[in-house]
Amino acid sequence: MMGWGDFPQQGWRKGPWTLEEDKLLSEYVKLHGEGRWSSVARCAGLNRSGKSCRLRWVNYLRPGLKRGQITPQEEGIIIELHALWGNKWSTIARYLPGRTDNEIKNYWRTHFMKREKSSNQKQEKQKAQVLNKKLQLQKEQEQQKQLGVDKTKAIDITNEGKIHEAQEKQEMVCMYPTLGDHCLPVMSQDVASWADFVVDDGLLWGGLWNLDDQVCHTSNCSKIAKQNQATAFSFGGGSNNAYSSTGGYIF
DNA sequence: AACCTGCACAACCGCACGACA
DNA sequence: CTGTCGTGCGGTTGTGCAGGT
Repeated sequence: MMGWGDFPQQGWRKGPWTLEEDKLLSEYVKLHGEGRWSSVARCAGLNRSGKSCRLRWVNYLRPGLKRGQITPQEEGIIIELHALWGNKWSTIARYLPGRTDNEIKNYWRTHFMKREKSSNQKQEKQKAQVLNKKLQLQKEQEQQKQLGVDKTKAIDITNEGKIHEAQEKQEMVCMYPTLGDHCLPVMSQDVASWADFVVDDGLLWGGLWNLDDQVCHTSNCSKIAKQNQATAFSFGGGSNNAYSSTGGYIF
């Protein structure tokens, strides 16, 4: 497929856009509107592929784009919507006026992938610890068996109970109930830090969702909202809850 | 001062999909 | 029905900068 007015013999310019190119593109779009990107490239006198022109316009030149840091509110929205839709960045971007899918995608990668990674590392560490304990205990048991000591049984049972308890504690929990299929598995010990993170940053239920008056009535939304309400964490800023009385999210 | 590292952002690439001839 | 074109999307890579060593 060729698309985008790409002529293979043509060497489209790549790399960062110059001010001059931006100006040409902006003026062209102002005059002729968005769309027909392949002809934009030709008609505006830009040696850029249509695809590149569209991207530049959508992500950088389009009026009304917010620049600068993602606010905690926006972060909360991103988390929630990512829980709903996964990596549907363009869909998520629709609920964040002035933000582009690219921006959100980048933000998620740098902020949350990192978090997930470190959390996974923790898990591995803890798993290894439990395994070590178990192995150590097995060794001890074998030694005791070899010595033919029966009286240690009671102690073993106690120890096994402890191990079992420890294992249960190590059981994976979904650190964020709304994540559904995308839930990030963490150890229970991590929940506290996660909660800290959520509360400290004023995420989720604090002052969110005050965007367009669109209501999400999907059963999924309601279900997730209920899950969130039932969550053990106590989030602050309940007055601004996004879950509306009509049983849907106000977006 | 030089180097390294991590972060934020911009841009590119490949693929999928819908419209249309 | 099929092929082409235009478009959008998600993943990935490149780059510049700031902060740390």
